[in-house]
Amino acid sequence: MSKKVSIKDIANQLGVSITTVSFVINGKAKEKNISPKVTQEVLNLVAELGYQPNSLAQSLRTGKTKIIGFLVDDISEPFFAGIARFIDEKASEEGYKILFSSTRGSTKKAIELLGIFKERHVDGYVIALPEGLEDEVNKFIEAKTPVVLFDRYVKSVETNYVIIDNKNSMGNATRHLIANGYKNIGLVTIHSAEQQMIDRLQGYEEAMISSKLPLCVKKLDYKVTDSPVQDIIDFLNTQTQLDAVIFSANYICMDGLRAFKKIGKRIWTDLAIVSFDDFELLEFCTPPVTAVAQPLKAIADHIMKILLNKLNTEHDGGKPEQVILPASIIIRESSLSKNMQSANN
Amino acid sequence: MSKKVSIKDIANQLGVSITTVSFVINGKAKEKNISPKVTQEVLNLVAELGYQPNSLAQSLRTGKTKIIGFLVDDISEPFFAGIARFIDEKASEEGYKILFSSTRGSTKKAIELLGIFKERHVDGYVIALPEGLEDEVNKFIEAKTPVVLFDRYVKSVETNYVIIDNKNSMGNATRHLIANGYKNIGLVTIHSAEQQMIDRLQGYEEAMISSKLPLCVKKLDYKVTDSPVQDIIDFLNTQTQLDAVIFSANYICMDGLRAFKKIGKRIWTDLAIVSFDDFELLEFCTPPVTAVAQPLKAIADHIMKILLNKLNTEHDGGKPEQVILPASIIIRESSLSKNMQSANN
DNA sequence: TTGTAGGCGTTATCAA
DNA sequence: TTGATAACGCCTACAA
Repeated sequence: MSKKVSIKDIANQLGVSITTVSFVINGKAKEKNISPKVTQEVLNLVAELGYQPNSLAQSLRTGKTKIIGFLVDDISEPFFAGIARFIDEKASEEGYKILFSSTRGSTKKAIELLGIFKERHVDGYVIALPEGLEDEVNKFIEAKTPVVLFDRYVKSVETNYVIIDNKNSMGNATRHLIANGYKNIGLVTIHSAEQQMIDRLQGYEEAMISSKLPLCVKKLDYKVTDSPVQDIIDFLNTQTQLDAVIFSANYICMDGLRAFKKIGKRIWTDLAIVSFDDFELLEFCTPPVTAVAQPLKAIADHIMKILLNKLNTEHDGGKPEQVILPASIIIRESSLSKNMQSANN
Repeated sequence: MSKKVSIKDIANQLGVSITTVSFVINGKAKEKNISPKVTQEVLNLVAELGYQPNSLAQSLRTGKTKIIGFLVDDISEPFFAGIARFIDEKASEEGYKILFSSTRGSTKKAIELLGIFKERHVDGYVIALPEGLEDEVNKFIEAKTPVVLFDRYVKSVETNYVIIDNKNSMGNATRHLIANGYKNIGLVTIHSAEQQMIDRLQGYEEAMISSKLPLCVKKLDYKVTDSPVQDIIDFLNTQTQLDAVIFSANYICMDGLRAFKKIGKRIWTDLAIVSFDDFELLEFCTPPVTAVAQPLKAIADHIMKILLNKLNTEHDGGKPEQVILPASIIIRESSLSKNMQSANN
């Protein structure tokens, strides 16, 4: 029987009207010219009774739920989990809460979830766009629903997004290896139409070409193969001229490391490595692995800044805000200068 | 202009009353003796118009939101993120969604969040209980609000929980080392009143004592020290007699591995290791590290089974359900038999 | 077999 | 400076 205090109770006990109480509670006392005395009385009783407005009723009335829908492939992936954490932090500061769900790579499920979120009247969306969801997202845009995409984006969708500069970051990673004396640098990536993967590939290619170095790309197909590790092994065994290899995403790098382990290849000693995406275990490899690190907090902060902005502007919110953040490269020992090797031996 | 179809529209267009429509929609057509003809008409129009009941109004009316509050220290920790994923999967199947937030180790924040969840009328809670929240949780229990605790629990709180058998699991880990010929086994843990840490410690102690082996425990204090790595190094440098060490939680193990790296200690070759909690990087260490693995999916499944059960039973739901799951030990090379070492050299 | 109407707790318009 | 009162969209006794 604790939380039954309603605005009506307050009004009755004070002998004033519901309206008055409502105004006071919503900080419109001044604006609506409520007498300071009544205002104070209301405030006191509210505090005393521990009254809290029923958010359900509020939502029904206003159409706002103060809930943000967070949609990703899999909340348990460290990258998404990290973003989730920071998003939640920022959102909480502004009184928003996060409702999440994982699409588990299924477009159908993603569409379904979008529908569920909509049905629950979330105020805005934060989405790592799966392939094939462009149309759905476009509907939101037309409906002026605040949406911020991250991680992935599609050129054809004119909306807000926060991504990293994939092309340049990959270029930097490649140039870092080149600067350290590597000349036969391979790239292991996936066969994908995702824009960010295309950009990464391009970053590698341009960096190599402008240094007049030979390209050597392996495109895995995670949908077809069920042995990516073996595919990588085959690639490494074929391309024996390689002196360095870049893995273009964290899961690819993990399989790459598994491949290394399986064929007894030693990191750096046999083949230099750079990972696109930093993750915990890279620090613990022997030797530790150099990585392009996405700035989780910065990404999350920008997402929320844009979203809150859209959420707070009554009208359509103007043109899309698109943020491209730089990624840093964390240099560890797996990409040390080639010279050090001979020195070492 | 898309989602404005309300129950009233349906009723009007069909020339029937709202009640009739409501009954049909809620599957009470039979029960309420609505004519098959009308029922069918309603169903058809609902489908045609794509009518979806406004969940806000439903919630206001029924007091149920079909939302579960998920409260943990930090959603980005792999263990919690993993649980989150599985919880979400199960919840979604039953039409529930998950609202999450991180307490970031602050009791104050945790209490605050519990209040926010309550205010938003979540139907039930899944909580990794931070220290000092016993009273709050007891309030829920008194209020008959469905709550399921996991990971941590407090003996004094009589409620539902799902944990692993910490004592036995740690005992197994210890006995595994003993069986492999180790005699001087150290335990690095934290100074904590958390029941699960106490249980783990006890598991170690009992296993050692019953084999008549000497205890050697280091209790770190993560709240006081800001150099746990150094503390571990000091411990290892002092206790030179050790031939194996167990780290009693994932973050401790990580710092342990950092310590190893820093003082150039080699895993297994110099000192056998077992980690309580399995996590990605252990597989990639050189050599890979043996670990006690918590069954994420099983934990999540049990949590949801209990919660859904409580959620669906109108009355108070009967006595607390407490599940203690076994954890498995994943044997990798870091704890290989001692004999192999001499053989190896 | 179907309809009327009250109420869930707010917000906001319009009178007073 | 304040108070009735009509929505918001749904559920559900109780009538008819």
